[in-house]
Amino acid sequence: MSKTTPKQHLLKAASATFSKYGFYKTAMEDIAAKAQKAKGSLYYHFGSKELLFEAVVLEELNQLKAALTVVFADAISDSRAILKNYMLKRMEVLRYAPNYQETLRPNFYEHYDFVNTVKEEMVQWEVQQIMQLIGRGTEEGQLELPGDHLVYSQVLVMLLQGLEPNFYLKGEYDRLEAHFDNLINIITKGISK
Amino acid sequence: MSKTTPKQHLLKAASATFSKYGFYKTAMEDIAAKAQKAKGSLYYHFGSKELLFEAVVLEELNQLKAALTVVFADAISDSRAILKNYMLKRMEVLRYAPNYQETLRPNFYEHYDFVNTVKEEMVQWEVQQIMQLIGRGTEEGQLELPGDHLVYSQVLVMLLQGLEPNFYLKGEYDRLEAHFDNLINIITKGISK
Amino acid sequence: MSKTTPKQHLLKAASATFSKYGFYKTAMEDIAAKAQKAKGSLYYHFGSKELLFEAVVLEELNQLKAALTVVFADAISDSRAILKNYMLKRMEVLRYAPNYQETLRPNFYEHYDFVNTVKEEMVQWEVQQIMQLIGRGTEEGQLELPGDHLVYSQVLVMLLQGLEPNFYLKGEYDRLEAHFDNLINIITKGISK
Amino acid sequence: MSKTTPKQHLLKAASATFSKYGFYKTAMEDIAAKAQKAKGSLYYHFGSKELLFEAVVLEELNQLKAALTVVFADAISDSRAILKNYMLKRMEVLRYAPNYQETLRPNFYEHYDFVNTVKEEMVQWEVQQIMQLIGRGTEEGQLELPGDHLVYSQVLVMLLQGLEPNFYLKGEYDRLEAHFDNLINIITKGISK
DNA sequence: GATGAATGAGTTTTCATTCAT
DNA sequence: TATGAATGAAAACTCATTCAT
Repeated sequence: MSKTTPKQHLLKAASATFSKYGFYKTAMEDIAAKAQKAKGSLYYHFGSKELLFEAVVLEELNQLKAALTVVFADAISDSRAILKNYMLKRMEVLRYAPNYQETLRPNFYEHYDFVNTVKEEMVQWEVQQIMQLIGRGTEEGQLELPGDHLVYSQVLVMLLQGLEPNFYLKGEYDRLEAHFDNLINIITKGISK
Repeated sequence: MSKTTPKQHLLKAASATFSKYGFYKTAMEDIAAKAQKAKGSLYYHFGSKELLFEAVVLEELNQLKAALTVVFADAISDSRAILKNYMLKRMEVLRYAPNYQETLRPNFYEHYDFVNTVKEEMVQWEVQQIMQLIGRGTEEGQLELPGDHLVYSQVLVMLLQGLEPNFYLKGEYDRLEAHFDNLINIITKGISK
Repeated sequence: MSKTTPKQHLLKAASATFSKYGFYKTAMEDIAAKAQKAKGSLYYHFGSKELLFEAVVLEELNQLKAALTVVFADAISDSRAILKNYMLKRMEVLRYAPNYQETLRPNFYEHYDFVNTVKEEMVQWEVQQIMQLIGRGTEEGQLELPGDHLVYSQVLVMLLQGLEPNFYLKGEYDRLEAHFDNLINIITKGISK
Repeated sequence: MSKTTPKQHLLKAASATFSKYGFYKTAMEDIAAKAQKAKGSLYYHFGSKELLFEAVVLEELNQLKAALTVVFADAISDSRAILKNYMLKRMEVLRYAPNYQETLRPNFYEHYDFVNTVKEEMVQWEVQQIMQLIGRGTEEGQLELPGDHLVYSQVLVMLLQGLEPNFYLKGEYDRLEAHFDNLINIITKGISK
């Protein structure tokens, strides 16, 4: 069952094309060609290029959130381990959610409320999760942070966000993945007791 | 003396406009208007939108390199302090070199050799400088790195690159700047002995 | 039935306009105006000015070939008469196929393979037909050629090609047409027995 | 002595460039580059693109006229031989006067009086020479023309004009030259007694 | 649901020409 | 004489969007 609906089919093509060329360089025409459909269909189902992009991003976002929720819900591992798992999982999931990244760029659609909404929601959600984690870790004496927990959490998310462009460049991911665990150790060591 | 040449005048207008709207959303028309010149002048001096953008990026790059060279040449401070200075200086300079950032995005100009050339040259230069620094610091017993120095240097540059988009968002820089020193401590602590 | 398709409608307008002003002096705007359509439609259907011109030329070419095929298939007339008919028909048809002519100019689109392909195909086809005709005429003792049949055929086609620019100048055709039959006699007399 | 003046230098560059790309595809910029001078110099010396082209054509024309004058002044050879010499010489000279050809194309600068003037002057001059020649030849009983001498002369010039584009295509000249004498025989045989 | 056709505003680019120096 | 700089009008081309069928 669950044959992919026409809408899903278009969404998939849109995601692939946007992630390859970025929002501006992608023409509706390109997406239609990829989906082997007419341009009109895109407008029938999504209304506009922006709304189509939103749909693509939202889709990725939900998958990311679902995956991270599992990590944070971990009741067994200690804070440091969870933090590590979070970083690894984030990298892994976002590898296949490149469009969300695009919304995080400066200058990207400064005026579109959608982006600001999405951005704030997701980033703040991640930051909240990490703050809670750090809070717990500090109480339990596993971690020690000299500065403001909120700012630290924010910058940690930024660090991870920032790593992605480089990580996902062709070839780079595979080469760096091997060292990633090691690097996380360095970063977490900085906040360990 | 040294009145700014017409070309420099245009370059300045281009830099400001590109950095405000990004490459794609900037029209040659916009730049010309900003410079109070005719569009044709831009083509007379730079040949095409791409080449103009290249010129803008190259300009920024040279300034960045010059500033960082001074930092790395520091013969007095110890490795950890230089590393810290490097990070701070990089953030500071790039705040006014936003166009170079644009070239570092995935998907940006995948096919333009210029970008790849520029990217590689600058990144590799930074990586080299850091490796030397770490090498010295390790010999002198100030630093201790568990993994490969090359990979570590590469990832450090990536981390810094990645921070920028978020740092330079309106308002964010000023808010985060205060905590930056503190954060660098965390990061460098991770590799200190 | 068989209402002209939109594409055919545009093609007609393009043909008329190109033939009036030539390739370079014709603006897409002009063609669109002639067709009472928007410029965009031309790009929708043909992709570029060049491709549109190609389509125009190909159209004319097919008509020319069809008309000449009938002449060469003539099983009744003798070689000399067919040769004469060919020359007359060619002039007559090409009077309404002026765009193909443009491709035959030296320097025209030196680099476009399309033109070279088209040129060679058509010219070689004509040359072949004439060679066969001459071959038959010689065997049957109607014609006598001192030199190489191939070269003669090639030059004959060139002669005819060369006549056209002058023939189709405003007014010239009508004035010279009356004498054309007479002139063909002179030319064919040169190879008659 | 007679160092080439700057003006001659520019004229040479213009001639070469026009003949390579044709009038429309040649930019003043191209000519200036070829001459290693600034665009402004062209305007200083010639005033406009059109006037520059005129100068180029006039130059060629004078050389052609001079060469043909010698041929027609031949008091020894008979009419047929002179006609043959004329054809051969015309081909030979025009091989290096390709720009004049451009003015003979339909659609070329329909509105420029210069072209019409030039065209008429030269063509009529040639036609006149040939008419006189044919007149003489007919009186002396060497030639026999069924039709109007004027029209015949005009068409003969056209034939020769028409041959050139093909003759001067790369390679074609050398291949066809060998047979040219033979072909002239065919053509002149058509009007011989 | 789907699409072929059409559109028009916007964008890059070209280039003959002008002119101060 | 010569030229670097500037210009602006015109041209090719792009593309999100609309709509009748």
